[in-house]
Amino acid sequence: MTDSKPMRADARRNRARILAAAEEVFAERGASASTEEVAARAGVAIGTVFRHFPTKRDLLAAIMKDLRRRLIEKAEALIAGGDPATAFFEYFTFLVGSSAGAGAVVSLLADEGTPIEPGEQIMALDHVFARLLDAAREAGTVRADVRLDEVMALLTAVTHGALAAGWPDDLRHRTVNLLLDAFRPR
Amino acid sequence: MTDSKPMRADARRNRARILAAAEEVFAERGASASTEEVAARAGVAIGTVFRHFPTKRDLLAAIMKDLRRRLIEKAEALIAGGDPATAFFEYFTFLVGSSAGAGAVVSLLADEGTPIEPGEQIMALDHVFARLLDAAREAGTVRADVRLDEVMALLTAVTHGALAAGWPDDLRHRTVNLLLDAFRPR
Amino acid sequence: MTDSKPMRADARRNRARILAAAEEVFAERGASASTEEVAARAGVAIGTVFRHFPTKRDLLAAIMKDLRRRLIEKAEALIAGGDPATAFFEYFTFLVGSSAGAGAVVSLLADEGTPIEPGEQIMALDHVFARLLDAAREAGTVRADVRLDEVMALLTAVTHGALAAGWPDDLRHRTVNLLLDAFRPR
Amino acid sequence: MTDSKPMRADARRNRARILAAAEEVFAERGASASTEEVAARAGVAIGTVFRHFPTKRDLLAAIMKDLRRRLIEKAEALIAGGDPATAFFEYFTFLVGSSAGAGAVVSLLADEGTPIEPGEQIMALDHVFARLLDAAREAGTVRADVRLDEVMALLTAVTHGALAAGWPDDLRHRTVNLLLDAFRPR
DNA sequence: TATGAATGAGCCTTCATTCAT
DNA sequence: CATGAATGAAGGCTCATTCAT
Repeated sequence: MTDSKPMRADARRNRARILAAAEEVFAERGASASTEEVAARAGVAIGTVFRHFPTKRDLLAAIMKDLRRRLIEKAEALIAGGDPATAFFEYFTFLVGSSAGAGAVVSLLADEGTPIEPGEQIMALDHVFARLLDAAREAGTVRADVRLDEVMALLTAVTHGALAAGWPDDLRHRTVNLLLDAFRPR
Repeated sequence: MTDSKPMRADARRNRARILAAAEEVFAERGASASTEEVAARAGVAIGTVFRHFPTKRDLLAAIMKDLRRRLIEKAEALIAGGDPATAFFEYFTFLVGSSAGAGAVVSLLADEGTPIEPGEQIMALDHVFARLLDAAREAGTVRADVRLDEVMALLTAVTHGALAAGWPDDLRHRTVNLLLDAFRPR
Repeated sequence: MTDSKPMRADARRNRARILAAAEEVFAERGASASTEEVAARAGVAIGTVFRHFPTKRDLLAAIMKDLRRRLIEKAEALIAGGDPATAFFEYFTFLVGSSAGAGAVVSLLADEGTPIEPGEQIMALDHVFARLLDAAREAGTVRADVRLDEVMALLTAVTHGALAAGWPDDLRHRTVNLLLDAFRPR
Repeated sequence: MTDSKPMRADARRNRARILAAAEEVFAERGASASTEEVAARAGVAIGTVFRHFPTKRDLLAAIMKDLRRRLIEKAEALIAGGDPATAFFEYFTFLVGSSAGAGAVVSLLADEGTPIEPGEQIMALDHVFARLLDAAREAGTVRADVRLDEVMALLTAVTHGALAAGWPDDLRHRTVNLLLDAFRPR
């Protein structure tokens, strides 16, 4: 979009490394982990991190963006190839279990006041989710009166909760299953 | 128990002020807000805060303790005077709506590694919650297979989520109602 | 001297207690120990310490003065009743061994820049020491060319060294004996 | 040994500056002088000091190490090229006069409880001193019964005393000469 | 007078960000 | 572009000193 120059090969490799390292570090230590540690884990110097992401906030935002992208891809795969009646539930479950990395990052939404994302990406995730939800509704496996924002709200809450509180797998499974029941018609 | 001396009037007033200021500040800015700001909001010098709470962690712990106490009192009132069939639902709803201050603080449980509370207080909250849950189960308004830890997990998640994401009242209501349905027998 | 009022009995008792506590505390923890701890050890409130000694420095000075007084008394006893030929050596040895409390305090002379004493007291100690030294010189047990300032310098150095470095008794004995030999005529 | 990278030129320059400034500052103000002042004197920002010496204690330790190194070098030069009969006396005199910077720092060994040095360095200094002492003993200029620990004890005491009390040159000379006589056979 | 709470300057340390190499 | 040293604003905490009780 705004890519004036194509970016050198090693630069792109560094960018990817940093992103990966950052996701790990922030997931382990929370959003207050130091940028220095990210650099170390990525095997680059601190200056390099700031060249790619002028601000710590930018780095965090990039992680979120990256994560969203992967989640959207997964959703699209489910939309394309899954069973509409169950895809929604599968996806919800998958998200809570998988977002290890993201959850920690999300937490900074609470720590800092200002939102961190371009919005457009959120819309995209909302969009695929809406499609899964609609499909399930049509298939009759989700109540007609369940709205998207409620689903997203619960998703966010449980995702973060699972990570922040470190729910063991067993608890997470039971909790999510219980919650999903709320969506089912009675 | 350990109150050797009753504590001077002005000291008690300051302690209360600090606690109130801290609850506000941490709710607004998250647990990483500075102690200095708490002092400013309370209208005292920084030293005074540290005289009452030798450590930032102590201050956070005190807030939690204070909050728990209030929550437990509310629960006991409901146990004593409410309708067993609905008290559980009322309480859950109340908690999510009321814990403005606490949620933010709870988040530090994730930020820092070390637990922040005496434990006994947590037990106390769990305990009253268990009683409300049991009563509801007996009254047949809650499914027999719902376990306490699942309830607490969801409560924590939704409470924090509501605060961190700043759900508007309307969304919060719908979300909580939806969630509570998950507890009901079908 | 400047005592306008005779000072109430309990006040004098407090003053003494504080002095004693301070000597202990500073000897154990060094001059950087907190005034609060002195108060605690003395069993009084911090305000009381500052009422008697408006400044930490004043407190330190008072300890020194007190110590000097005791040392001078000891010297006078030796001058009055001891053997002139050996009194000097006895006294020197006694000082190094006894000044446990003072040494730590002396160290603050190095820590802070400004001298701590009225001077007149130092003179007094110098004075009795001069008398012991003269007596020994006349008795022929000390070299004629040994001057008072050298003796005082070595005394201070060794006293402080013994304390600061925590010389065991054995080492201190040998060291002092060796040093005293330097004063003897050959 | 652990020098993986040679260290940038400006970094080395700063490190040296900081070390020099610290030696001055601590010598003047004692070990309790602020790191901020060291930074100011060195003409760098406070962060730079902490980058080179992560802890104030580390800075102090570095000064000591540096000083010891210089002292040991001097001793080795004397062992190699000096007159065994007098080298010991020369060195002792030199140490007392030169250690302006160190003495103050040494005092922190007393102030804080924990030792500050690798130990091996102390051994090294002891070692060269032992050789000088042995040589003098063999040359007959030092009494046979003088032990190394006594010598070191007196050295430390006098060195620190000279600095802390600010002995004028004249007094220092006379005192040291008097003391050295104690080592000579009679 | 004694008490002990309040004050606030100052200390050590961390870390996002900048900039010379 | 990458490197990593330098910067300097906070932040948590301590402690001598003041002052209301």
